[in-house]
Amino acid sequence: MTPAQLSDAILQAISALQEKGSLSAHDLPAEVVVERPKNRDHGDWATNIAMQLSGKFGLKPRDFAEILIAELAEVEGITKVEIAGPGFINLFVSDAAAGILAKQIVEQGAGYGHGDLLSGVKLNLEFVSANPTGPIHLGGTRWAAVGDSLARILEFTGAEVTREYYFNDHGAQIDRFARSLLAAAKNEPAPEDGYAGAYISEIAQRVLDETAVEILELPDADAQEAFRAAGVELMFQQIRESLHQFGVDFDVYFHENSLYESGAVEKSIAKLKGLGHTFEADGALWLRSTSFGDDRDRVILKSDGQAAYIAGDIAYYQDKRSRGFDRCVYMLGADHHGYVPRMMALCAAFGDIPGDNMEILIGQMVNLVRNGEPVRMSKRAGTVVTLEDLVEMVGVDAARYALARSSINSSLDIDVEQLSKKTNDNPVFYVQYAHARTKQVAKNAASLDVDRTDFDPGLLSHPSESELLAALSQFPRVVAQAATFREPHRVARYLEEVAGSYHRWYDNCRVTPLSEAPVEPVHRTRLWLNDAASIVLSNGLRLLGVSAPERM
RNA sequence: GCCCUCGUAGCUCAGUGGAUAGAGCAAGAGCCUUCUAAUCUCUUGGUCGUAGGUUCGAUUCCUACCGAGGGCGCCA
Repeated sequence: MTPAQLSDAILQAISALQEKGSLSAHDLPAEVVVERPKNRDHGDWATNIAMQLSGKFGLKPRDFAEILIAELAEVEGITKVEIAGPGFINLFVSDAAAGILAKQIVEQGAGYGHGDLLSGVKLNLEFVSANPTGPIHLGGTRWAAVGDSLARILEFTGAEVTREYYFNDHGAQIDRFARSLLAAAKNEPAPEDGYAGAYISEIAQRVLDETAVEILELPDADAQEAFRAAGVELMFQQIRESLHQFGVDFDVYFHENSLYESGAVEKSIAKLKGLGHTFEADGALWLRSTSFGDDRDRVILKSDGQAAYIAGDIAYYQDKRSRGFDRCVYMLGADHHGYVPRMMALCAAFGDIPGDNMEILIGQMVNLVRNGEPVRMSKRAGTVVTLEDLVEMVGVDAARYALARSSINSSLDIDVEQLSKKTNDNPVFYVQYAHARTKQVAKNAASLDVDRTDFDPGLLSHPSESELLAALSQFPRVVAQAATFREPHRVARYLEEVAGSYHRWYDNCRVTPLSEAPVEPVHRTRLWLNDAASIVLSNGLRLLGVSAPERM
């Protein structure tokens, strides 16, 4: 039995007792917390439901539990029920009832863990959205790994997800980028407020090579415009390509500039004006964001007539909503967390619900560490570590895994020395190795005529089999939690547990018999369990965008 | 000054009210004529930043303080 099945059984038992009149009528929760106790003396599974609900029924936890366990003891597959401590109910399940899961997982295959918790939700997930003024740095790489994994998890939970990249190809920073390219092409030093680094020279050279006219002979303003247009396009292609190499492909690459060209910015500003949430002061147009919880009002149109950055966001949000996204999720770096109140304010100004129609995830910084010493990075000096650098050093799998296995609330230290060692310092190998093992075991089984023609779950009686089955049973719940809390790292941590359980099982229980020994039902039954573990590891790694190798 | 995140083993980090707080690495000791030893087994390692509060119960929730990082523009 799985925790989900036990949860259902417990709710049914309470309902039955209510019908009999043994318990009074009250609403019941949709789900009961059923956990795997650390100590096996506390049962295969345990629930705190008596402590949660007893008050509502006017009973003491242990008295409530007393009534409930009599009913639970009758449930098929449950062999023993005990009350412990302040009112825990400890459940013991037969090997056969626990083992049946192996077959269920194999039958569901790539679909095991899929849920419908978010079915019907049309969700826009915007992440990375790095400026096209340079390659993607470490912070953006973290969002690429986490965001793409989150998208996969949300989809696996039933949501319809659009991955979106907002391309800031408008405004002053692009001008700085263009001036930097021009300077590099002329072999002049980078402008004071510009960008430096080898990539600027490379792009400048490529623009020169690929453009028919002699740009440098044009007047400066025209030359700068030529570098802007061509340089942004090259940068865009390069960013797309490195993301693709990283296994991250977006459904929509949205160009900020298009909002200005289409008139969407003017239109959405007019809408805000019509709603009465703007005012003019000091020659500028302001959003009265303080009406919606922001700590100050924000300029939309500057006194020089230029649009402030938020103007694009206003139009962009309206655009997303008009495309039918009820839920717009933004992933921003901690250096932009101050932007959250005004974003929520503009959401509310349009009559939408902050936190519901708009959701903002803030992720902390990534630091590069080498031999325990922080490595200083400067975009200006061109000493940033890029997505491509990281992949070159440690590979896509290790990079994605390392970035996705920590909570985004914690700042992350990436130690290049450690990750490039290719030892077990990186847990991705631990998980991948477990998967490779499952495949090799299956291969050996096939060559020795161990097949899945038998399945007797009662034979899965070794403690390591109980542990492995318990771990496998939690996959759907872990996926659902990862989706609900927007926390992909839960999947990674979970896979490490499964890998550990699998390795320990492998060490204790053989799938193929020793040398001349005959193939017995236990071997064939274990093959189901081996393949079930293989499926969970593979499904989980897929959610992280990490490969599941057949051999290592 | 105000706002956000973090503070858990020597290190990197899990743990959104439950039983004796976990994993990997690091340190030490074992298991390879048997499906992959990148595995497994055992040992060492903790005032969960500090002090209060909420309750049957707090690493978890609340308050204050201390420490670290980040943010507070008619920049983007």
